[in-house]
Amino acid sequence: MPVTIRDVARASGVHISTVSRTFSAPHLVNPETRVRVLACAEDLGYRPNRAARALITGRTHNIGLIIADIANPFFPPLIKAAESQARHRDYHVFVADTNEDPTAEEELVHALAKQVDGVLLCSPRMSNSLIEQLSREVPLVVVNRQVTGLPCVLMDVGQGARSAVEHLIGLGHRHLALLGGPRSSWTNREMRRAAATAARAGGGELTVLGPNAPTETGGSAVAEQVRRSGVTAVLAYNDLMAIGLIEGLDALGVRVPQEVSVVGVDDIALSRLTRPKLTTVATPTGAAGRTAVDMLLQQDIESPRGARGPGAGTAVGVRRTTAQVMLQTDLVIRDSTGPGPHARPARPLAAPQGPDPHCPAGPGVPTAATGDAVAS
Amino acid sequence: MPVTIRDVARASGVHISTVSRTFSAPHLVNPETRVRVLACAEDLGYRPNRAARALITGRTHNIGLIIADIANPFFPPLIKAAESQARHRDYHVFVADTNEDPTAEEELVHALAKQVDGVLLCSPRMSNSLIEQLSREVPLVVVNRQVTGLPCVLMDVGQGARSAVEHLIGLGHRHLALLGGPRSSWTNREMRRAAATAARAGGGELTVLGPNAPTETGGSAVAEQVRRSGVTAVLAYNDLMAIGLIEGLDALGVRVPQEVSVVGVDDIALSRLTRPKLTTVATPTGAAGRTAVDMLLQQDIESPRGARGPGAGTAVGVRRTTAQVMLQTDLVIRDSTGPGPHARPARPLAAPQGPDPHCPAGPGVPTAATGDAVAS
DNA sequence: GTGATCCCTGCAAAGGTTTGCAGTGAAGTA
DNA sequence: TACTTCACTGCAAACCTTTGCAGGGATCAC
Repeated sequence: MPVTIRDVARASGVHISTVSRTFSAPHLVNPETRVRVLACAEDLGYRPNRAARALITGRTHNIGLIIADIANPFFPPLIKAAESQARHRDYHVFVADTNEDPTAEEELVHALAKQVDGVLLCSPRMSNSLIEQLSREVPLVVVNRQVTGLPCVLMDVGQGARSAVEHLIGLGHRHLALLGGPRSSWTNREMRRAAATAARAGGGELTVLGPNAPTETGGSAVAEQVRRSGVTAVLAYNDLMAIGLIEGLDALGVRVPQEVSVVGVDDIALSRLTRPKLTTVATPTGAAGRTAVDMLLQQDIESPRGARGPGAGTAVGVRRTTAQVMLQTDLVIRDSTGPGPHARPARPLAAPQGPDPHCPAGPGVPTAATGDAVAS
Repeated sequence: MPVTIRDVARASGVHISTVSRTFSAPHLVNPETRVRVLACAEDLGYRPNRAARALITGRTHNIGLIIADIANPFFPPLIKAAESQARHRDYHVFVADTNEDPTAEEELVHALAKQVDGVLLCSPRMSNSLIEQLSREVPLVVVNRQVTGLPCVLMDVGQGARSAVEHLIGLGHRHLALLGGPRSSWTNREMRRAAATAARAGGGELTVLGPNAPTETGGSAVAEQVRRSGVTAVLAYNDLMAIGLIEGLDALGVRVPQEVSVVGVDDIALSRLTRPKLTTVATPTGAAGRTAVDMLLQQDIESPRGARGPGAGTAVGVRRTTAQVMLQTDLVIRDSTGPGPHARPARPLAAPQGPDPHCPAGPGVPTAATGDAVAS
């Protein structure tokens, strides 16, 4: 029933190869013939069969998107941007959700490998070595994780954590806590390192609480612990946890920001809607999605997969494009942070950045694209 | 470079057809042979090429998911459920975002048609007739829209709107407003009809405001209009709009729920986190995703697409499974609704359902699966 | 011993497309 | 006129897998 290239060929009185060329190499066919073929194709409602095309070209024009948890509001903007970018380049995207499960991640890469030209691994939870190994099976771009020798799109959460801690210390807080996220998260490690350094530099002290589930529940679960710890300011792994924590503290009668200041990370849409509105480190998720797709496609285009040209199969894995892109983050100060016990009473507090109206100056602009990988 | 069935055949000393059967019809091959083949396949890291398989079987084992707006928190749980359900049945899912654009919807159905065994249309914005037409090209299941002759998964927002209105009237509100959503939304029409009927039955009066964009901004934009209209209770098209409205009213100095009560629809995660916590009509999005995938696959399985068996190509479109499933909704009463001007002072207010702890009794249970379609 | 039955395996066509190669005819050149 | 060049088109192989059909043994019954 489905109309094939053959039907179009018959209808327009040419050979199938001419029809094929009409679509894939139009300059090789006589303009008159071309319009006739196109007319017939239109008439019959012909659409090229991508599976058949993939079989011979070795390129599916699909990419895979592996996501830790679609329900986490951090991801949808990334998915949306990636999908849109891919579509502009005539690619479709498979989306798969791993439920934060490393095993599922691995299986999905395998399952998708033959069906896509490349895979975007977003906030992966599996080990670096496994990622490297999988990258031999299918081109990979990693988001939110630094893997030696692989193209990565990173967000500068280190800088973000630093800004947040400086902001808190500037407000007069000395005893800070970091609410850790998943153990295997690269972001988590970066934040921890940067926050600790910044706290020390500012004469403060940083307690690390966690690891925790990166969810609202994960946040509210540690409220009691936060209260007992006596800290006056908390930097959470992400907004969801920050919001959960605020809820939890509220239930315990601890007021935010009067008694405890809370900073999140991500600037999800939600963070503008809670009360108090959340002070948070904005991450350029849309830009990350677009950049990752671009890097993947660029990598791909250089070497069609089922390459059968001269020299195919000789040099095996030399194609690696190992650029890494670091995207800027941006502290957005709202209402969940306030003066701490060491605040200097009179002067207006020095905030690293302007208040609420989210600073429009380019978040999401790549700051560095280093040529080669750095050990994580 | 990629290892094919041929490599496995060579390695294990059998014909390729035996290897093929080892995977697709294991009972037809000698157990000894089978283990040998499987061992070789494992060794070589063989994975069947789904494109090639699709070419001959006519089934891609992929499905498409077309979504109005991934960034709308209503959808991610649906996507997540659908993807998970599909994967359990060895299907992968393409996700595409249309940005609420009907034209994009149509294009995406076309683009995906050859690459999937069926498409889930979630909250489509295009016309019913176009949907029917597209369904001749590829099996379709429609979510949140009733289309004659097509399998549909609906959520009983009519019932939900009724409960909400009854709740508000029970609280003593008489002058109600409905914040409409997108014009082309089926849900919107259903809500409007049911809310109007319920308001009249309860001796109230319903003003319709809209259509509006189904977003937070869409909600906050009508705050002024709501205030001027003098209503004391509002039912919004969805939670996002309800939250936006509350923000907007707050900015105007109108307190919720003291001066105006607000009810949303969807029960997105966010609605539990705002202040005041949102009273809302919970829709079973996860169940909808799962059900839709099941219906699609069931429809599919009955008739492999490129069927070449006896009688193929004779009866053309008879396969239609036109079941429609209606899923229950559930009013969740939280803090954004309160007594209205006509409230009877003393007695505890009669609420249709228990308060906050979301009633666990089966939301998402299909209530009716009618055999044939009903005109929308 | 003959024939039938059964299990397993191999053969080859088919699915829709791309692409290197060769062929055709016309136009251009000497 | 004869030869080259050029633009266009057709031919057929190839991509990887599935599957109807038939062949080859072995087993079994008579």
